[in-house]
Amino acid sequence: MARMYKMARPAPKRRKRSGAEVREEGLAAARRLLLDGGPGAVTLANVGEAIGMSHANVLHHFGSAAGLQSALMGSMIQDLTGALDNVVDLLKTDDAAPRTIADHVFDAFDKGGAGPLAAWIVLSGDVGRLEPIRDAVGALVTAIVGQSKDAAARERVRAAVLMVAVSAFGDAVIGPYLRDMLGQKDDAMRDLVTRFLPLFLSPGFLGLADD
Amino acid sequence: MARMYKMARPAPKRRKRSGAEVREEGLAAARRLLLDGGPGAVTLANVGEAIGMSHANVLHHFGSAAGLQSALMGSMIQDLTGALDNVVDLLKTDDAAPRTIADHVFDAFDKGGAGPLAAWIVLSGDVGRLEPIRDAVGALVTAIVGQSKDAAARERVRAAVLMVAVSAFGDAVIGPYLRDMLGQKDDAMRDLVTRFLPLFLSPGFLGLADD
DNA sequence: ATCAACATTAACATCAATGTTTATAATGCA
DNA sequence: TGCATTATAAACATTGATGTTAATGTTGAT
Repeated sequence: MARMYKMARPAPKRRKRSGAEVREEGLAAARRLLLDGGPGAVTLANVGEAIGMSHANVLHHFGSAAGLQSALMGSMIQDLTGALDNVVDLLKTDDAAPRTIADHVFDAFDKGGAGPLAAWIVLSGDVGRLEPIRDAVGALVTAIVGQSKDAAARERVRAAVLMVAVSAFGDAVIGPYLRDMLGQKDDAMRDLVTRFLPLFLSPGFLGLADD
Repeated sequence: MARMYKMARPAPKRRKRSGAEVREEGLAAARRLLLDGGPGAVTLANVGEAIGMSHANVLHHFGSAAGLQSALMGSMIQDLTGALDNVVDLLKTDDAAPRTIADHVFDAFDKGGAGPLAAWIVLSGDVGRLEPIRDAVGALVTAIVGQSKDAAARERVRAAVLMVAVSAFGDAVIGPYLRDMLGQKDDAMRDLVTRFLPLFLSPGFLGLADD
């Protein structure tokens, strides 16, 4: 059967954005949708409505719905690894205070909803997306301990990075609720991590002999 | 128009389960589906196929798709609070070793995928579901410190519970990936928490004066 | 100014998930 | 055994998300 298309339209005054602009605005809208309404809220139509265009156009710029989600994951991982790289820079210039280190890592998982976004990636089963984080945490370990130190020191630093990262992630996702239940301040976990970090400096902390 | 229904069938030998049985099997299947395939995999048809019945029948027993998801969340929260209550019992009888406490809380978030399930609840925005946990952690605090202790001791215990819970949750969700990236053992976080727990016993730990 | 490239949309098609209706099979109980 | 209850499934309807096609508007380069 023949399709019916509009033959004339009365000057819709639609504004035209570059592809890069649309992708940028679309990803920002998608991120907000995910954080506000959960994974199910990230649809082509919702993103389109949020940035004022048709769902077909969103589809045009992202290729597919999976492409949109993939781009969202990529953008979040990029932000997270970038934030961790900032910690590396911080440590390269001079010795940062434990609280400063904790704040930077916690902020990395807090800003832009990186924590919930990472949880979404894990739940989706698309854990291959997490690979770039491997390089970031590796760089973090190297920045702290360097290549010159002994094996026991490296091991302590790896354990410290694990503790800070797991704590920052957990705090970003369920921290607000648990802290409320326990009557704890917003930065309670940051405080605790700050107090624990110096312990990793002592050679005997993990029961490993120093060289 | 008149609908066409089968007039005769050749003895399908379908077995009949009780409503409670179906709900139990359905929830188990739904949980496995969520952990294996993410939130999108929890559908009436998938659950039905997993336990060998039609999607219409699953719908019949759970009322609606939302009812199925709600029941899944409830079942998970029940498991989690039950596990935390076990820790309370453990502490009531005699003083448990830090490692034992850590193991029980970490197991609570590990067993049955409680960690990812909790993350799913948070992502869904259905955080009201987490309320039963409030009572469980409250009971945990009371079991440790009792009503007789001073305010500073209570505060330290609340901070300790926050640390253990956040660590156990984060470890259950992204721990496997972070530990792999950092070459850490499976129980690395449990080890760390075990080492940190005794610190909360010292009166000056959080900078709070003892009574 | 013309034209090519591309951003944009309406209309349509498709598919998957949910929900409804109707009929049938199995079970428990009187 | 007979009957009410309930589990079960087929067929159908509906809705929402995704994807396709054809046409038009807008922009930048030559």
